[in-house]
Amino acid sequence: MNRDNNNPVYTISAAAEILGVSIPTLRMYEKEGLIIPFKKESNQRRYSQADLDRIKCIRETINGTKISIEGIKHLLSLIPCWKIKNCSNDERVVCEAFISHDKPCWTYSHKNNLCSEIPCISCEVYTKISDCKKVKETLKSYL
Amino acid sequence: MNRDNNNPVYTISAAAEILGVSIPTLRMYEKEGLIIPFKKESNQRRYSQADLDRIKCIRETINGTKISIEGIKHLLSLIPCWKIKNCSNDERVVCEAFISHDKPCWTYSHKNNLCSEIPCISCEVYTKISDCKKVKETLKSYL
DNA sequence: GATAGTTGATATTTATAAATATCATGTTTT
DNA sequence: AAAACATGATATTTATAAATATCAACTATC
Repeated sequence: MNRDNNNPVYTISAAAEILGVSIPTLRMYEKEGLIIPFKKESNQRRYSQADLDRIKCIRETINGTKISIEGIKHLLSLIPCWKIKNCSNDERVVCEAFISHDKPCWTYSHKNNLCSEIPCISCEVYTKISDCKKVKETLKSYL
Repeated sequence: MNRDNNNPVYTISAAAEILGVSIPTLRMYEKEGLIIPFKKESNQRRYSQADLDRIKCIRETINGTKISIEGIKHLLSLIPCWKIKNCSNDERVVCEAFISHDKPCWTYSHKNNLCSEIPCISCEVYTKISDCKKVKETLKSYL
């Protein structure tokens, strides 16, 4: 949305410093598919303010709400991406994100469907619903 | 559904024995709203085969899938009970189960709406969707 | 080209959820 | 009415998720 919010300006050490978290923790969240930081050509990560906000939310969910990372992944897998992106039925029935229920859609490699057009990092499904505690609101709007 | 499956015949010690679990664990699952065993007039619990199956599933989810109890509760809160029960809009907007997202609908006391007609223990919302990993299937059928 | 910071990977620590033990009191069964 | 089993509540143990430390190899910055 906001140009500045999505500007990938923070190195991993800067992000860790700001968030009060270790570097391996940030890498772990990424490995689990909870966050997609921007990557430079050299493969180095750069975090935006939106990324930091997202990570803050992840930490509150884990440490405050006591939903485990695996629980967060399952919750995020319920985001109805096929509705948001207006996915055809032919595409749905062969799409892992539609079929599975254990991790977010953006953790799958999207080949040969309308999701291959745009990288997940800038997809509204990823950017708009960052808080797993707000999935229900999204679902209601489509139910 | 099945008369025998829902027959509350097992005492808590029998259930614990069969499941290979301690008695306080069964009480904990109940306190968290994951299971509603039948209660006799004297307040003693009686478990049905359906209850045992449900608890087996809970244990697999916690110990196998690594979704925490809090995660399971959040997932079960996404069951679209208002759709299943055909709840009116007037009823929805004042219903905790519709508004909240942190625990299953059957953990709320349902006063003055169509859910007060029947106890949650025999409600299809509770009986039909016992596995939080199958919530997505249910959602799809209404989306 | 030297210093600082990055990468992924593995090993270790820590924090705590999940499970259990134990309690005094109440109910069921023979 | 005694024995067996239930109740809720609190205290404790255990299993492990989450976080961190550390590594050799690689990239950026001055």
